Amino acid sequence: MTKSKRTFGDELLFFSALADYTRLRLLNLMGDGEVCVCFFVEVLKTNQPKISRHLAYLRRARMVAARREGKWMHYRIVEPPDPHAARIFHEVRAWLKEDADMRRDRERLVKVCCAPQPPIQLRGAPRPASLSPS
Amino acid sequence: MTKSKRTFGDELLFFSALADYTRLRLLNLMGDGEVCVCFFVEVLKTNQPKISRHLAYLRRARMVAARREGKWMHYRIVEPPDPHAARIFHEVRAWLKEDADMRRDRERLVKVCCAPQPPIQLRGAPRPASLSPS
DNA sequence: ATTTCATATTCGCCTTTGCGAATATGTACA
DNA sequence: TGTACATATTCGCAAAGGCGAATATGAAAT
Repeated sequence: MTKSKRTFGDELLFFSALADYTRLRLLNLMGDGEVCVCFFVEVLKTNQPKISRHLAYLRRARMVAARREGKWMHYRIVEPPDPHAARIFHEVRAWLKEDADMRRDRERLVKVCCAPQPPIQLRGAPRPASLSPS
Repeated sequence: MTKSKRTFGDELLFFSALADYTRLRLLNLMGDGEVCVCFFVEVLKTNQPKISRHLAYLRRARMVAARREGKWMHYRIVEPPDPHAARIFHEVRAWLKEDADMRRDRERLVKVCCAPQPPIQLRGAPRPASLSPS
């Protein structure tokens, strides 16, 4: 996104945020509730700074918000205030839900969280909200 | 948009195409039917190669199609085949319709087309479909 | 206080993208 | 044929964006 009319700056930031595969994967994983950064790293099998940078981008675009819990950070999706943006955002997330690769990511999230022996890096990490015992 | 999984390549191209102010303005002007390139140049008050480059980008993203009429080229919006993309696309265009700057662009298009003495560059240029005498 | 662990930011490097300027293509008409 | 006009493409540059590596921050525990 280069410089552009002030009026549409937010909208351009919105679309730019959606124009990256890693960020779409992150949004997809947050689809059912907030998720801890450490799970993103585990599921996307990539390095942690990369995840953090993309989360920062999504935060700038006001698509996600963060909550701290001790040393852990949880990220969750935030509804855009603009009704048009909100409808588009919903549709994008519905699109993600249907994609095969995205579904695999969500399955990997469940598997990683609920495994009897989670990876060493994740012992004691707070579970995503959607997978917590209710 | 950098390189990314083949599967979501089209989707990323789709969002990237929307992440530019000039391209949104072009889509907006095509909202009511096909428009000749020369009118884009006139309404957006910018140089012609810039318009052509952005139209090429939109064509690559399969958001618009072109039709030749003599030396003139008309561009029109094309519905994305994917239903999710189609719904998002509709919503984006509805968004544009409400924006004040975008509305001004459309008014300028009408004014330029229907002026009793159109700018010299536009004498004899084919009118946009939506403004043709029916 | 120091260490440890989770996360965030910074730093080069490289690729992509947008731009104006120049040039190429393609059509119509003399 | 050649000329004129509309549009498309190419070129070189500057800015933006993504990456891995290194480093910084911030909370908890010893």
